[in-house]
Amino acid sequence: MSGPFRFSASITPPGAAMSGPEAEERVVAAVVEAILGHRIPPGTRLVERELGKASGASRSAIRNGLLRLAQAGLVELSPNKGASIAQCSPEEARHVFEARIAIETSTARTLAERMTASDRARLEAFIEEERHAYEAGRMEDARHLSRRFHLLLAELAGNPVLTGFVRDLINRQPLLSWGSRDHKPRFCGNEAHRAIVAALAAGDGEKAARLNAEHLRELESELGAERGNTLPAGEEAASGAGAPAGNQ
Amino acid sequence: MSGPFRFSASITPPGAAMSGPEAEERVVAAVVEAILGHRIPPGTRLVERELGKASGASRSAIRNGLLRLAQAGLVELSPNKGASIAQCSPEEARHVFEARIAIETSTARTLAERMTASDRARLEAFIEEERHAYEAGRMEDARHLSRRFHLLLAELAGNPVLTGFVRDLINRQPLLSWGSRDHKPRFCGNEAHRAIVAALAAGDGEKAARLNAEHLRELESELGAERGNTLPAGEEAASGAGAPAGNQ
DNA sequence: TCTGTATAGATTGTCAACAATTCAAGGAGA
DNA sequence: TCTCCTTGAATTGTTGACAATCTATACAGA
Repeated sequence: MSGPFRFSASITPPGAAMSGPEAEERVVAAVVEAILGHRIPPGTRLVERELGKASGASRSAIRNGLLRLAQAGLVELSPNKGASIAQCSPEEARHVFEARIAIETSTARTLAERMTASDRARLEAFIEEERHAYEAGRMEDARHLSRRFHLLLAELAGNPVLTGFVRDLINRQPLLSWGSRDHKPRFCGNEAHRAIVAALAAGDGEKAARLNAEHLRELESELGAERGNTLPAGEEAASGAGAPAGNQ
Repeated sequence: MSGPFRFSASITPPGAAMSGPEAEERVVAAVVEAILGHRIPPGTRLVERELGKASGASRSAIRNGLLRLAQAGLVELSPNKGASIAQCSPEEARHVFEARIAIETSTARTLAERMTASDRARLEAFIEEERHAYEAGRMEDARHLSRRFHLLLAELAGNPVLTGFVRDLINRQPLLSWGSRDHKPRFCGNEAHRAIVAALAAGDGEKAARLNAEHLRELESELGAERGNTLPAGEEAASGAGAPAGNQ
């Protein structure tokens, strides 16, 4: 029942057997990319042998990579049973969103205080790029940029510890949307991001933080509402009660 | 010159060769305990062979344990050079404190809203235990409880994601205080904790969050002030040389 | 037909040996 | 005396084989 899917992306330039931390990094990156690209559903088993064939990495490198992924919350390791893509319960999804709001609220405030002209230029250029992707219908790119936007805010705030947390949380995001009806990932609208940048540019960290929190809550409630159709959720549905099944 | 210290705690009940995840867990716990107990200074090399002798764990288990510790920010891994206890620069220390404030502010607010009578009783009992430890001069216990208090707040708030972050940050805390003059770890006063609990019990999450943030900032400034006194000489001072006196 | 059991295959966990790299000491030469 | 090179020990990284565990299939019995 778990998953008819198999992870079998060919990543290696043929004949290249990478070694060491490089191979490990490659395995991690491949799995993360597949998750972000919404190509592996939660529950998919990650067999060491398959990963080895696909990536050309040694078994120990794969093992280390899986360990790192497990600590990032992206895969689950059960003893003697191996690794599989993590399955997020609706409750966990709520926790991830709450954590993002907590941390990004802080980074938004910090960034508003320290923002330089260069930061502002970079953010506005980023928003433009995001808009172009949307308008050109390049949804894959738009999704990527949309995630990258939140990470960029954290990076510019200048706290690597918080940035690391945000990265992990963002990477988990696609796993949450697999519960929705059409299995299509939700992503942020460009307008919301534009408003946040405007608030930051005006030095209003409080407003930027508030907008960002509302933005994330909306994203969560869309997810929750869709999930409400497929799951007989009792208590969890309370948060998404206001927005019935409006999807596209 | 880095470290004359060696990690050689005998942990094993003699003749017990643990296996599997249990051994790995034991290695991790042993290192974490040693850090929390302020028994290993940053920079101490962790040689796999030594860890194996001390813990009775196999080399692969040790390797996995070190990987986990590295991801928690407690040890640094350099390729082909092995593992050593992480050295936190003053800048990193600031980031850790900032991260704690960001996250604990959120958990304090959440907890104030959801707090039950049982939570309140537990917190007050905890504070009492902490006070007893202080008054009895059991400083080791007091330090332990003092850390545990902040973790307990996060746990009671009910978000495992944020709790995990807080745990990692708290575990890193002792590494920050090794730069201070007497190498003695700073720890929270019981009064500050009592005030936080009072605010939480009154349902005033805003106040609790503010008190907690001030509490942490005070801790940080004590650390920073002491570090400013001792660092100007020596090889490590390279990072602190940029800001001779006038930071803060 | 259904249930419980036995067996075979596949997968993970562990270990020991080997290869590669780093670090420190020692010595030759200017 | 100082610098640079060589050499050796110590440590980490990797590989392959073996043991332990789980999963699925086939089968006997009610």
